[in-house]
Parts: sequence; structure tokens; C-alpha cells
Amino acid sequence: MILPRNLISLSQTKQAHARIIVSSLAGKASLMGHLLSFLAIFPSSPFDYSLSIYRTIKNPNVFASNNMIRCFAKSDSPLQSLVLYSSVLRNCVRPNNYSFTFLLQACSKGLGLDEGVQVHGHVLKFGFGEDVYVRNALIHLYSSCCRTESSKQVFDESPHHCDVVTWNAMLAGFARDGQVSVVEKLFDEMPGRDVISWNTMLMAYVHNGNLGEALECFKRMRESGLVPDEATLVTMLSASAQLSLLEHGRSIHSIIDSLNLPMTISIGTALLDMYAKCGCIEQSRLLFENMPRREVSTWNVMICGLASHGLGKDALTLFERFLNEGLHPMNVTFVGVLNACSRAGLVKEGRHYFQMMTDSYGIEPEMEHYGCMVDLLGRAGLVFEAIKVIENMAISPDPVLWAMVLCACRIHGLPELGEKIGNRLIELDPTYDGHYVQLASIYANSRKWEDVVRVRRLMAERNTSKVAGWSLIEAQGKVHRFVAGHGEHEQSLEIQKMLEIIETRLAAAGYVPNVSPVLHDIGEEEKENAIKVHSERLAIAFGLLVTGPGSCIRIVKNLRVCWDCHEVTKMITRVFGREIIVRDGSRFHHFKEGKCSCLDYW
DNA sequence: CTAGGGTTAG
Repeated sequence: MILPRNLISLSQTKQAHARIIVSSLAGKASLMGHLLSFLAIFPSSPFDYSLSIYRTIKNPNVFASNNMIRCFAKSDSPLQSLVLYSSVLRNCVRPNNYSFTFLLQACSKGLGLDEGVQVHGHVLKFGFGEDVYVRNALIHLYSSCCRTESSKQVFDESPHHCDVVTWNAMLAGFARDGQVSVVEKLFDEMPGRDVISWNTMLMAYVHNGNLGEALECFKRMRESGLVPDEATLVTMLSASAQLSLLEHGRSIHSIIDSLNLPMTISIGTALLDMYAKCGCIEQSRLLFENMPRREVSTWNVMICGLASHGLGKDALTLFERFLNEGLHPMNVTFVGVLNACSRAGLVKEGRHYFQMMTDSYGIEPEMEHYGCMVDLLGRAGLVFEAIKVIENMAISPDPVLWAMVLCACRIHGLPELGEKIGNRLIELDPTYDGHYVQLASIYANSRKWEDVVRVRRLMAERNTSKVAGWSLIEAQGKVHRFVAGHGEHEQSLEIQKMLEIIETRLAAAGYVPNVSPVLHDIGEEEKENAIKVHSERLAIAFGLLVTGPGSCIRIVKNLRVCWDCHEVTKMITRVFGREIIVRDGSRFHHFKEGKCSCLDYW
């Protein structure tokens, strides 16, 4: 027993077991307890071997039993440890503090809240209510089930018997429950914070969409002098990815390099996801090819990344490679694959992979899968086949699917059907303005102006909720946010001038703006006053102002790009000799030399 | 003689 535990392999442990048998020492409770304690370390190892050892012990003492409980807790059937616990009690062996930490661990892992509550009773009965380890295990149990009131109760019962682990378990519980402000409060109150405290705070922000706060918090963490670890950096990569902040993501990447952290699967996957979501799909590919090891999620991220960039064929090629390597796709893998088909208009392939998913892999299609298929078929003009998919669904369809059909009706000129679906959708959700916009647009295409006015009036009267359009651009070490209209940015005068320059130069190049707002083809932003300048145009104008000539302009926007802005952006890349990458609400557009990577299909 | 808290993706 000289080697540290974590350096001992399963086969070495088995050798030790063999020698114990040869020396006829098998059956000794303390010795076998040690053996079990080694077996408990191997992650999710099956418990049958451990159990066969435990069974040879004539009179198992609490030490040996604790370690067997621990083996169960680490296995795939953690709740088995409770069965053993009851036999321990039957044999009149008194459990100790170790027994309860292992038992509670088992309950947390096996989602046995009811069982955990019973164990909690035994904790009190046997007098371990003030043991820090036991209390932490209890708080962890309630935290992992989002029972924050119970966690808090345990915490409040003896507030002095706690350490940083106690506080961290509390943070995690409220974080999981989405109570970010409580996490913040506890984080401020706690007497000392370690890396895990910071990580939990960061994850609370990222998981609940408070991405700006996460960036701020990470800055404070660095100022406090704490060295971030793998979990910190993976979380921050996720924040950078969600916000599409390439410069920030790159700075995290350089921290990873400077800390000499190994390229683990987690780090690698998070990095390639970050690059993909920041528009650098080639960088993602490079990373992917150079990763020493990958797992299914790595492939998922890469396939989804390629799909979001409209590289449908490449995504499918990668998926075929995945299958050739003998890997087993998950439901998410097929979300990526079907998305790839839908973004690239690959109808035949889409049908093929949808069938493969259900027939060859027995994966039940979820709403996302149906969404891809309906979108794919609808956009390709196969509106009735899209409807058939919805009608044959095994689950009840989300209205979003009908909204896709509605959109297809508008694009492919099916006004009567569109009118029916549009009215039905408005009935279902009168507060969402997107449906009114689509319906009005369909009437406009049919030149039914009275209907256009009627629908728009209805929308105004009902005070529908609308999502304001915004665009982000990272420049000069800051994030600049633009909303439709202008005047809020400190350089708004220059931006205004730049917009005029753009207009003049595009006009000289022959661009004719789409004058009638009701004729606007696509656009969730139609609902915004059409006189206002869409947010991405402000961001592009600003980008032209502040970035060096010839450099690429990267924009993120929350809604989908409207047809008009899409046309203008194409022209700008030609007239100004710039590359512009826009991540909109549904995908990436790489604009270059007057063309877009989506080939106007999105 | 044995123990604990936090990881990403659509």
C-alpha cells in the first residue's frame, strides 16, 4: 500500500486479491475492506466483483461494509447500497459517519430523494447531524434534486459546522434551480472562495443566460489571483461561443495554452464549438482533425457547426466518417445531420437520414428532428409533404412547425393555405406578432391591400409582444450593441455619415432599395418600423469605420436577416472589398465578393 | 484503516 490510490489499476488490485487468497488471508474484514476501497475508485465499475469479495467476509465490520456501500454508490445501480445498509443494520453493526456520506452519495446519484430523506432520518437518529461531511452530503443530495428549501434547512440547522464545500454545495443547488440572485448573495456572503466556488458562480450565470455577468465575474476571478482550471475555461468558452465573441474566445484559448492544460476532450470540444459559433469554421475543422481523442459529443458539435455554416455536404461527409468509425449516433447527432440537410436544401438526403434514424438506430424523433424535416420540405416547395410529416407525428406538434409551413406558403405562393394556417396560428397564440407579419406578407403578395391593413391593425390593437432586433460587433476590445434606429452609440454621427457613404456607393453600383415595406420578402424585423435602419446595418457601418481595410467584419444578431439587408450586405462586400460574417438567429452567412454562403437559401 | 462540492453540445 505504498502507491497512491489513484495510480493503482484494476488489474493490480486483482493481483493483490490473488495474493491475499494464496496467503489464505481472504475473509479478513479489514484487509478485504481495503481491497474494496480500491475497487470503489474505478469509475462506474460493475459491483459484482466487489460483491463477490464482500461475500467472502465472515463477519463484515463497519469498515468493510462502508467500502462495499461505496462500491455500490459508484456503480450504475447506486441504490443497491441501501439494500446492503439494511443488512448491516440487521447484523447489529452500528453505521458511522462514513456510512452516511456514501449512502447519501448513492441517493444523490441514483436520484433517490425519498430514500435520501429516510437516510437523513437515520443520520439524526445515529447522531451525525453535525458531521461536516455528512451535512455536505445531505446538502448535495437536496441540491441535486433542486430542493433548495431542504438544503437551506440543513445549512441553517448548524451554520458553524460548515466549510467551503458546504457553501459550494449550496451555490450549486440554487444555481441548478435558476435562482441566480441567491447564488450571487451566497457567493458574496461566504467566508472564502476556491476555484469551485468561482466555477459554480460562472456556471450559474452561463446556464441562466447572464453571459455579460459571467464575463465580468471571470475578470474578477482573474484579478483575485486564482488560477482557472479546466471547468472554468470550458464554461468561459461556452459564454464566448454563445455571445460569438471571437476575441474573448481567443483570449481563453491563449490562457489554456499558457497554463499548459492538456487538450482533453472537454477542452477540445468546447474550443471547436467556440470557433464554430464565432464564425471560424475552418479553425474548428483544424482543431477537430488534430484532437488526440474524440467522443460522440465532439462529432456532434462539429457536425452541427458545419451545418450552421451551410456546409451541408461537408457535415454529411463527416457523419459518414463517423459511422465508418463504428460510432453510435445519438439523437443530437441527427439534429445536426438533418439541420445540415435543411440548411443546404438536401431533400433526398434528409429523407434518407430521417429514415435511418428511426429504422436503423431506433431513435424516436423529437420536435427538433420534425422541425428540420418540415423546414427542409417546406423550403424546398414540398409544402404538402411537410404537412404530411406533421400529421404523421408520434408526438403532438409544436405550433412552430405550422409556422414553418406558413413561411413556406408565403415563399412558394400558396395564399389560400397560408391564410388558413396563419389565422389558426393567430388564434392559438394571439400575442406573438410573427404570425401576423407572415399573414400580412402573404396578403401583400396577393395584392390584397385591405387584408394587409386589417391584419396589421389587428396586430397593433392586440399589443402583441415583439422581440427587439439587435446586433453585436466586437471591436477595440469592447462589445458594441446596436438596436434598430440610431443615435445611441457614441460615434453615431460618424455611423450616420458612413451609412450615407454606403448608400451613395451602392447606388452608384446599381443597387435599388426595396421601397415598399409591405413587400419586404422575409423578416421578423418587418414589424419594426420599416423607416428605421435595421441593427445589422448600423453594426456593419460601424465595422467599416473602426476595423482595418481588408479585415473581416463579424456581426451577431438575434433575429434572422431580412431579405433587403441580405442583398445590401452582399453588395457591400463587393463595393468595399470586405468579407462580412453574420451569425443570425438561425445560421451563419459568409458574405464575400457580392455572394453569400447560404446561396440565398435560408 | 474509508469521505465531499463544480464541466461543455441542439
